[in-house]
Amino acid sequence: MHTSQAGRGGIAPYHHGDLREELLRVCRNQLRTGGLDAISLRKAAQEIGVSHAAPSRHFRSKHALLTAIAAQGFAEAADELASACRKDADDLDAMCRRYIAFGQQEPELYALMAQPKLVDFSDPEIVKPRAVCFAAMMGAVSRALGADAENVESRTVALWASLHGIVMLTQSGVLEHDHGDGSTPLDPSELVRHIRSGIGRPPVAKTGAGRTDV
Amino acid sequence: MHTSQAGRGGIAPYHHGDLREELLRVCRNQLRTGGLDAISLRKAAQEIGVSHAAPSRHFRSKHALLTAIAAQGFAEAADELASACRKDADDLDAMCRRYIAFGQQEPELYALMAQPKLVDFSDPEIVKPRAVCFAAMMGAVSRALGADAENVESRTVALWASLHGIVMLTQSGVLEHDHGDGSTPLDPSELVRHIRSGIGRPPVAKTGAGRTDV
DNA sequence: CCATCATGTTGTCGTCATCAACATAAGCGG
DNA sequence: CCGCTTATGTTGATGACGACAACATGATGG
Repeated sequence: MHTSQAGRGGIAPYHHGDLREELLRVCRNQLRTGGLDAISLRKAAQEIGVSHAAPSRHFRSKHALLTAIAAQGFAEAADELASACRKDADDLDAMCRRYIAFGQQEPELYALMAQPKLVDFSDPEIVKPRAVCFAAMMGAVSRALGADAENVESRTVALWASLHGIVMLTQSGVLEHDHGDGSTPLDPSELVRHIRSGIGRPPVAKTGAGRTDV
Repeated sequence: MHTSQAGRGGIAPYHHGDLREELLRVCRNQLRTGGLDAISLRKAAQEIGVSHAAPSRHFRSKHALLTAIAAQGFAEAADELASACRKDADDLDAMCRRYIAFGQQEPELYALMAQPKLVDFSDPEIVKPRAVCFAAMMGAVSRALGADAENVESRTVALWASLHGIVMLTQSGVLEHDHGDGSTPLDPSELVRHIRSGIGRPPVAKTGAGRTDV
């Protein structure tokens, strides 16, 4: 019956092959296409071809599965930022662009990764890549500020919060609507410029007009 | 026709009195105490003492009820910001503090207000107070920057995004954990200072060291 | 006084996550 | 080769939920 499923590339340990990974794959697809509400353990099981209770052997609860998906996301984000860090070692802007791009390329995943109620942030699989992300950002901020920088950590958190807000606000459709005297739709990179000018500028520098990079 | 739509006006129309408002009250309490998952039309109906299907007469769906709750939240936020605007007409910092305080005093409500999937942002009851909020923030930014300010709108959006990010990050517990070399827990107001120094600083001013207010 | 419509009730349906009891198969030590 | 243990999967049931349909009730207004 389920011997046909053994055709997958992996080691195929037991009945299905690797139901855990298959579940992650299918449910992440559900998340991508239909949003959080579209994630259903039963539907995933049906789609894979196992019984509705099979997933419980690999994820104690839906919460655990969401945590695992979020962990994937954090791992990928860490790779992205580390990669941006390697390519443009001195360009904080590149880092910011990467972060925002990551948030926008899979909005539902990013939103999940920000919900403490749905995800267990104390899970080591989340803590680790998360720390990598923060370290990458802090490194970029540190380099942008120079060696004698102060408040690097709090400035990094401030930048992080700002980028996070931009991604979330973009998802809300706020940036595409008019606000009172609204005119042209706003570009995230313009927002980054404003924020960067407050956070990623060396404490002592040629800040002649206060908006050097506008 | 009837004085039905005057139900908002509170004339106690039919059987219950004003089931609509009662539902809003009870469900908002559910939100406050137990989070989004705790909002249940059935439980609310039971608590109020009506049948499980009664709410459907006042809210076409759960989505509609969440939208109404979010609308309440936006209305209150608009009041808060407008009030802060009146008291400290020139203090952008006061506005920022108010915004963050609002987000923190009822975190679950604030989170709901930021979820496009759960709330219909095109509802007039949301559009109106939202515009008031943005106008208040833009006014504060404009005054802080001075008359000859440029990019006031985009700077306001950037500030908004940053504040939003701070609130959300705080909820995630990020600010209470260590990040790598973590030391003392971070204070939101410190983050605001960093951000303000980039957004709410006059283009031409006494920016001697780039971090005048640190 | 009666028709109408807003409101509330009862019953039902389909979906979901979770749990318990049972079944199967793989590995492992005799 | 045999029996034990454990990992994995199945079946069935439970309770909660949102949504819907059919029906009941009561206020309103002509």
